[in-house]
Amino acid sequence: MLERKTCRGAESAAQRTGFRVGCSLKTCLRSAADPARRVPAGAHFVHEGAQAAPCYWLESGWAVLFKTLQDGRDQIIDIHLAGDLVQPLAADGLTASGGLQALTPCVVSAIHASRWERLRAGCKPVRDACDVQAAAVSARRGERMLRLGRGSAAMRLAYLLLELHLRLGAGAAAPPRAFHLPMTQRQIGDAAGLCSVHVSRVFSQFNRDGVMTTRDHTDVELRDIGRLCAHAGVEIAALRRAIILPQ
Amino acid sequence: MLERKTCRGAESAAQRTGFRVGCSLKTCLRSAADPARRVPAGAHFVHEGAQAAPCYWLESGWAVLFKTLQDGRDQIIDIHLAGDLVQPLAADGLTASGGLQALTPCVVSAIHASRWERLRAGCKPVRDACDVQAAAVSARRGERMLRLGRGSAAMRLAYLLLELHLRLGAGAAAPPRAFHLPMTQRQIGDAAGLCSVHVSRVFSQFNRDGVMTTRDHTDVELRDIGRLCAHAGVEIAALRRAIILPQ
DNA sequence: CGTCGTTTTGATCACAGTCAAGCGCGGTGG
DNA sequence: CCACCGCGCTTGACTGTGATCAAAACGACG
Repeated sequence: MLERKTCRGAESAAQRTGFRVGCSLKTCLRSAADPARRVPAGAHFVHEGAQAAPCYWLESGWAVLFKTLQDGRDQIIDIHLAGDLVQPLAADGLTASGGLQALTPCVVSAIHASRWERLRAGCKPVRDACDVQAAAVSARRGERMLRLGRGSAAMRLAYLLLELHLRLGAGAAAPPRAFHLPMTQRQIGDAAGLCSVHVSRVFSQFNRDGVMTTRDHTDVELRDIGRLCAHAGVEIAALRRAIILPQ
Repeated sequence: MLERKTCRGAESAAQRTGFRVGCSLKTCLRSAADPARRVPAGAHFVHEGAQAAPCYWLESGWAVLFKTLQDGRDQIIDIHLAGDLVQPLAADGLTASGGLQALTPCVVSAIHASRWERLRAGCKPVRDACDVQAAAVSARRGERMLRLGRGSAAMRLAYLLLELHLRLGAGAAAPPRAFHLPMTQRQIGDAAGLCSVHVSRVFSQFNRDGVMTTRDHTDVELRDIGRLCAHAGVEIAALRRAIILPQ
């Protein structure tokens, strides 16, 4: 059938380009979304409490969803990678419950309410793809919440590295042991609930122990996944099933 | 129209019974769900990592979604009240990313995959109701994450009290300043990322300061909402908009 | 009446935050 | 070309919040 054909085409395109959105979702999104917007690294493109769209499609780049305390300190709620759908709306259905900031140059498309509704109304595969992404978001935020509430600094950081390791390898056969981490230690601290000084200390310790190495402050290599898992309190196969989309 | 009529009926029923699921959702759920199951207080009715349904409808009672660290310590990810839809599935679409435990006797109905799909496929109001609940879940977990990562013990606990205060008053004109809190201090600590000893200390301090009073260890009265908000770092009207369903 | 779980309180300790100083690097302007 | 500046990282010293350990009071329940 025609739809089936579109589906296959999109699937292989997704694999080539590293998108993790399944099946025909990518082509559907392209037709439903506003024209893609190019966002420079560091730019805030959605503001906490301000009006926002129900869904943003992050075509390429890294972005963070974060919230700010009254005294100005930030907490990164989630890190979003290329291909992710970001749904920032609060319960009022109008305003964003957090801000969105680009970590790298990004290509972002907003999907407004009526189109977002129609997109999912029409097509079960799209609805399923959205559901499974929402489940992944919820599961990984839960893992991070567990460690924010109960984990040590080393556990929080080891988990962060492992989560990104797995997510970056989502499409591939094996996740990349070395990758570019486009965050300052201050931002890493904002994600892990730590001050930047302590991030530096724990990373130094990881380096000394041969668990990881950092180069140029933004490239990390995980040298001992096993010990990293021990620090993170993670069984890696189980974590993969929990937070990585099937296939 | 007939559907409109059903809708209105369900709406007033929802208001009478304190359900916060909008419009015709309740009647739709009753037809889609498995027979309601009665769960005693303290029982674990979904287990982390085990197979689970995509959605549980908590008809009455309180339940928590929690995750456990390898050393056995728990973190409560979310507290669910009567009328909530709980979606515990991880990204694999099969297993639960956390356990579900009843805090009070509960009435729970599982909604299995095919029915959950059909329920939303057919009816836009239902889809909208699910969306807005999902947004509320996401927003309040974000608020809690912010405070787990960045807040003091007093901030975490003050926020927890305020969140429940607002959620319990969702349907009513004014939220209840006094309510029954069916959790031990250990469980409160599990929600706030604190040990039970420290929960006791902070609550004692709140009592001495006249911010709140506790009776029988499970009834709380918020005596000074303003100072509680100051502790929590919250502007209460904004928080209400962010985490409480409209109307 | 004894047992178990919960709360309270005190004493001590450790992890992580804060403050501060120094270093390396890249960009900018004299 | 070099000097300067700003930003991010590193390291040290000190501090404080909250965890841990321990003991006692209390209440629910068999």
